[in-house]
Amino acid sequence: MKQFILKNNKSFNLKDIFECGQCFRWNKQEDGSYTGVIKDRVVNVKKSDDNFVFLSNNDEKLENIIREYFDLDRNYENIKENLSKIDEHMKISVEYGSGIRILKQDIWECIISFIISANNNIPRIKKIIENISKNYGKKIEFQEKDYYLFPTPEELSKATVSDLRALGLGFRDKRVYKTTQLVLNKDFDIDKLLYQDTNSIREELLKLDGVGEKVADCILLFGFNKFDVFPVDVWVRRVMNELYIHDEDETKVNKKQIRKIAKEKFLGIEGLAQQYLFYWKREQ
DNA sequence: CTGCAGGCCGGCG
DNA sequence: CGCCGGCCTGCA
Repeated sequence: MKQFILKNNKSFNLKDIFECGQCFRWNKQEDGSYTGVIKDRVVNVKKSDDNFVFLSNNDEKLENIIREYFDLDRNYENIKENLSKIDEHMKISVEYGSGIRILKQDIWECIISFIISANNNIPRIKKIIENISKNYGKKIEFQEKDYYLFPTPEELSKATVSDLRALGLGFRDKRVYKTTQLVLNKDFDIDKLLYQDTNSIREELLKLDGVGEKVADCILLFGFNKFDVFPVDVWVRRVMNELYIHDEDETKVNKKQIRKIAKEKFLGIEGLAQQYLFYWKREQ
């Protein structure tokens, strides 16, 4: 079996990448490696001495796919250095999450996953997405285990609203159903958005049922790899208030104001800054 | 038993 | 516009 090996890289750490909150389907194995799905294949990545070894059920173009998915052609050293110069807070959080990389995830999967994330907790989000994949996605065998691809819009369109409810989506069932229909019918055309600017894509995403500003920004960051967004959830609001705003009632801080401050402060790569701050604060 | 978790929607002022 | 109540579900 062919494998792709990534040589020692200071800005690449499995825990930081998979547990900073950007993805839901990478699971830690007993040997410390992580297994997940990229496009139409299962991939396992394991740290071995100073290297990272990638294995897959499908070797074709493996390196290219890994390179794109893990954002390997971006110079994180340089970015981190610049962010660290901004202030002591950024310096600390960048050091803490120094192995983070922004994954380039499938946009369709991102849309559905973050609709599901609304007013939800991570274990349950993961469980729901796993249920959806098991019931509607294609099965792939890898290392003597069964894995499931995230279903295509066509595959997921087989699920009725009550089917979705039975998988544990709760009130998000209709949102996922409606969005699936729109994508399937090309009333929402992902391909047409690919080369548009952040604000145009954002405007389109906000038309989807279940996509508000926070979810839209997550899709922009983790699906479109647009770094000029700043997803504001309760954790980000909390940390931004503590560090920069100092309002006595954190819940009263305006989210639009937070995004504005981030845009001014974080050099147009506020999406990455958000990940460092979020991960650092979450793990306190 | 309440509270709450990586928000969003809809109604209202 | 901005604000606010309600919301599936599972776990503390």
